[in-house]
Amino acid sequence: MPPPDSRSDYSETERQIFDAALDVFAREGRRGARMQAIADAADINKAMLHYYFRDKATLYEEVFTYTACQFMASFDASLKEAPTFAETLRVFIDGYVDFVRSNEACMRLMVQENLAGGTLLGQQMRKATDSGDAPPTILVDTIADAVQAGEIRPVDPDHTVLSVISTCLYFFVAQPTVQIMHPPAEEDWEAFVEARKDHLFDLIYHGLAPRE
Amino acid sequence: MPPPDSRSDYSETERQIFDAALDVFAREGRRGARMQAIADAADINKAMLHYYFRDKATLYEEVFTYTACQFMASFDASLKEAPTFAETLRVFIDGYVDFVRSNEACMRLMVQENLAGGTLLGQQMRKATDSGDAPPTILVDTIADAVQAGEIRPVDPDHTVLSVISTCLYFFVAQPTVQIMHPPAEEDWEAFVEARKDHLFDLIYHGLAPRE
DNA sequence: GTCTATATCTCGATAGAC
DNA sequence: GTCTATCGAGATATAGAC
Repeated sequence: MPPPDSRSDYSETERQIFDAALDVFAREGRRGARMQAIADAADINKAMLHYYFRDKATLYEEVFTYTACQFMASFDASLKEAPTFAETLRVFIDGYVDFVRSNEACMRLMVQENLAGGTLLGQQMRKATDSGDAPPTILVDTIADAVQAGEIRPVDPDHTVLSVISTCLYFFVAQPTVQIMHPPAEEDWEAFVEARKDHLFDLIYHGLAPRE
Repeated sequence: MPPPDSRSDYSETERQIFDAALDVFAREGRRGARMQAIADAADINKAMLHYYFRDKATLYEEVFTYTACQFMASFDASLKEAPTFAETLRVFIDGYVDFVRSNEACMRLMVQENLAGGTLLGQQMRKATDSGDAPPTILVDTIADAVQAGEIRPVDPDHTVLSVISTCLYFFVAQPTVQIMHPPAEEDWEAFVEARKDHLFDLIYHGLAPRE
């Protein structure tokens, strides 16, 4: 069954507002965001925001719930079974980087929530877990199995997953800094992202592969 | 010579305000932060904020300049020459993780600025570079030299540095999420940080070490 | 230097015409 | 459903007593 995607039964206008809100909240934070800025981004009157979504808190909650679900689903979506661990890793890195690229606003919002203390995170995780969406222990299990099978060195699965996520995600967070320090990333960001996939697989694969 | 540390000639009161402002801006963002919240955190009257620092924009700029300088200096501070590349890497990871831990508010503020678009980043970088503080190309050079000397595999230095930074830094950004998904990190964060240093060195060292 | 009171403005939210 | 006008809370900033 499809996840309870809050956007699925949205009208065109609601979707415009939703996307604009996601974008503005992601940049300015839940408190920093202005309703006027959201209205402008949605190319709509400010009063309409309150017509479709009661108030700012409701709008934020709607947007954050969607974001949290996207993130919960992203792991399963990126992890496809493959004959070897190397292939599984390669596919996951490609898939996860693509997910973040296609959902930059979601990613930023998630980071914002973490920076602000993450009070909504726990309750959202619990709600999603209760309704069947398991937290992404699946990637951890994959690593643990590979260790067990001797396919990779005996590493800590939790830390390893965290390292993979960090490297796939953080350069999007710090995009402005990256582009200042590394001109090629400024000139052609897409190419930089593709190059980064190759680098990450190379680095992590060799970091995990057994040594005889 | 010491860097132009804006805090060096601060009075006790100014320092209280400065630290409180750094903290609040780091959590709520430049726009989301309230002057009242800063005053409360500094345990001081709201009017004092305007007496010592003209207005919110000035206060933010002061705080951000300091943060940017800290970050520029952190690389040189963490990178100590050691006999082997392995030792250099180990010392850098330990030093950089410790830097971030001791400057969590700075780190959060830096991330906030990036999320918001990073408009201040460029001009701040340029200002610091002009006044002699070179950008942290030093770590990149170290990696490039190690590749040249055959001490490590032929990796892209820029991407490698970005990967090291990501893994040392992101788990602090996502601390609330990490603590939800990984209970031990919740129970004893300090121990988790120490364990992470070991993991990161292990993973990255093996990721870079040559294979015969 | 410190604090209270207040002016000024921004922003979220609503009323009411169309 | 859409828009204009506006109210009222809350935030920045200042005036002025002490």
